[in-house]
Amino acid sequence: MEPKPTPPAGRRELTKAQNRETILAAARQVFAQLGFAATTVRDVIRATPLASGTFYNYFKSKEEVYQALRDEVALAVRPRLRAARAGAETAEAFLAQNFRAFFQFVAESGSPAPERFRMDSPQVLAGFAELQADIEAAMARGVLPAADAGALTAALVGVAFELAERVKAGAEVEAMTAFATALFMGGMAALPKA
Amino acid sequence: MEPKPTPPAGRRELTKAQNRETILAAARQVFAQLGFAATTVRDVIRATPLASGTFYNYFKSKEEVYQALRDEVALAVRPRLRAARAGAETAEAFLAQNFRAFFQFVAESGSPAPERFRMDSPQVLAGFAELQADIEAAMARGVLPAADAGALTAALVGVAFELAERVKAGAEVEAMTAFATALFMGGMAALPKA
Amino acid sequence: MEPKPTPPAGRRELTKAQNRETILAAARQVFAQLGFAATTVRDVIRATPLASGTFYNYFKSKEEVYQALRDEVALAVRPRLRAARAGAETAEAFLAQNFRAFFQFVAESGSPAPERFRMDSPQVLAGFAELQADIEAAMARGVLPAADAGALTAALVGVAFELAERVKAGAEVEAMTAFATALFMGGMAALPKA
Amino acid sequence: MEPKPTPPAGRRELTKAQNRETILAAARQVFAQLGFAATTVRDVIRATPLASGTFYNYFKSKEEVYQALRDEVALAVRPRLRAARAGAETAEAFLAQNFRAFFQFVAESGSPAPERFRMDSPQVLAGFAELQADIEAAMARGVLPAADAGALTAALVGVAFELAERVKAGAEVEAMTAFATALFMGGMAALPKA
DNA sequence: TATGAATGAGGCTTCATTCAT
DNA sequence: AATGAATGAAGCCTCATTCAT
Repeated sequence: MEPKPTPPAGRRELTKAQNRETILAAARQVFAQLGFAATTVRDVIRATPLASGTFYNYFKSKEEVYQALRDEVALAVRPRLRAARAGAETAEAFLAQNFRAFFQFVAESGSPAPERFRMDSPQVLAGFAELQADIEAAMARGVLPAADAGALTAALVGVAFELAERVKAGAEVEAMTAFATALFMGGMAALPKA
Repeated sequence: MEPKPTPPAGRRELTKAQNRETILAAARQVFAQLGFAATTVRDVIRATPLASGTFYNYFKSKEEVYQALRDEVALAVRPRLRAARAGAETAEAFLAQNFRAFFQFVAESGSPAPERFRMDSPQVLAGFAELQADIEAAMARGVLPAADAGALTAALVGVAFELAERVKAGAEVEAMTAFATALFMGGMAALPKA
Repeated sequence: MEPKPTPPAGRRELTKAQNRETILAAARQVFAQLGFAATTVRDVIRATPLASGTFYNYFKSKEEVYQALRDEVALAVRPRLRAARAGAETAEAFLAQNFRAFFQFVAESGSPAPERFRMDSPQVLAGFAELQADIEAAMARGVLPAADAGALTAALVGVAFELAERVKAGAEVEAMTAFATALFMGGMAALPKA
Repeated sequence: MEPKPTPPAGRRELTKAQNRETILAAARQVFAQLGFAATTVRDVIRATPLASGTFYNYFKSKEEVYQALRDEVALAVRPRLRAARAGAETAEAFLAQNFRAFFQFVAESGSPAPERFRMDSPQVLAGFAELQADIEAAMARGVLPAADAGALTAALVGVAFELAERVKAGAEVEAMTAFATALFMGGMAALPKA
């Protein structure tokens, strides 16, 4: 309350809208490094040229930035995945296009892993539900064999996320796409020879 | 854990080892409920008949108990997984026994993964390396087809963790074991019919 | 205070003096409601169509508006009290006119004392000094009996402020004036019968 | 969270119960100087040899210390005033004993004025209600003349508090007692000659 | 001048850890 | 050893004030 003076100000280079991006970028980085729980708002601010108060002009709390990040990601991937699935007429195409789109996204998004995102944001959950619905539709059309759609979705997601780590670590998008697709098409026996 | 009032006169004081166990048990419970960051040492102590200072006679820090807990988990699973793989003479047995052991462990342990397992504890990383080594050995023996062993390990882990979630949510261990095994043996086409 | 939407085109921009008044009016309201410490500059500005920076074109600080407000009050009462005393030829008139003027002011002003008047503003202190001087003069003229003028001033002020609370709470100005005057004229025995 | 080391500790001279008193004493001082609103918990702590966290071992907030202080005062004065009134058989005795007890209390309590206490603590309000009840009883017994008891209480309180300021500033307890008693007994005419 | 985002001191509070007993 | 009060760094956030536009 009532701070006495206020020393000469400093930086004021960034535009308003840019600051939001600055904060999001810093948050992306820090969350990736420390995880959600260990990250403090201060950590985020420190990774920024901004003052602590500025954070609160854009986000009410750590939760809110995190939310924003997750939704940003989900918002960015979902249309791509949707588009990838759209034209798929065969199981192989369905799989390959999904995996490729996801791995490409990951490869583009920069290595500092957006942290194995917790799967509970509304946007993310919606994304999964969407995938599962598409899988069910594909099963109904006969494009995919009938099976436990929930488990299959989970398996796809699990493989996608784990292999994405390898992509981030430098693996080729096409190699991982081929690997994952082959696995789901024909099991281990069908995998590309090492 | 222990009753608050002083135990009946004839009873021996808690031994040191018992106190350590008391703290670990409380920590297991509290960390599972709140996650690492949200848990305070006071929360752990409160779940105990001990005083706050006593905590530090047994653990150097909050990190240390958490560490101990994670390693305890890894320590508990690894032998089971190792045993599961040991006798496997066929690929199918190798997979099924691994998955079954893991899902059973998860089903028994209640909530083994408070915040979706951090994969960075030394013990956990060692567990992965061990799995990958076993896979490579199996490939060499011809039990598993030759392929990118790292990617295969990743895929196995991804599927195992995602389906484990379904087990926690009530799915049958055998059903998930069959599902995962079939997936890796023959791909989607081989999955049990829905 | 002023409507948020831009005023009709034909209307002249608010003049500087009007802005000052706008701010003072808003401050009067907000300080009265929340007290000094609980009031934020933003609260004051929010009660205004102006922007936060504009505040500082008119006042150097939050203190300054508050000061201005207190002095405004003192400035408003003092002439009325002075006038009230001016013509008093008898002790009774002196007292009654002072009390009446003060109680009337309080009754009109709504909540003149947000947090029970801090007695330390220069204007307020000057007001007291002036009252005491007048009392001393009146004693010298024989209008008031010779006594400890400082203590008498204090007693008058104490009674005036406490009864003012009752006026704010709905008591009649005349009743309180009569009560206070009678008390100082003849003590408890002279008070109006209940 | 998780401060890394913790530099060598320091002071640890005071006993537990003493610390509460230490804080209350500091609070008494600081509130008197700055008033309730302007005082921060930090101000109180700084007026103490204790660490910031220690404050919260004793009080949950600024409000709580303030409460404690007010109640402490009210608790200390009320019995004395009650005792003062108890034996009063005449109006003059009733007044003189009340005023004397109050002024003595103020004189003893040390100069750093416990700030013109806001009259809204439960204890303080109860004290007023008690006084008013005694006044009403005295009126009923004929010890005090029948009049507006609420207004009379207010007037007594106003005079008591204002003259208490003079006592704090060095005036004699007996002189102020005589002044106030005379005022209420016979009005200005009855006041001791200057 | 008016605007409103940026700034950062400083308020409040928690909690890992120490240490006198 | 066990205890639990004390410690103080550090988290969170507000808000008076400045300054580029």
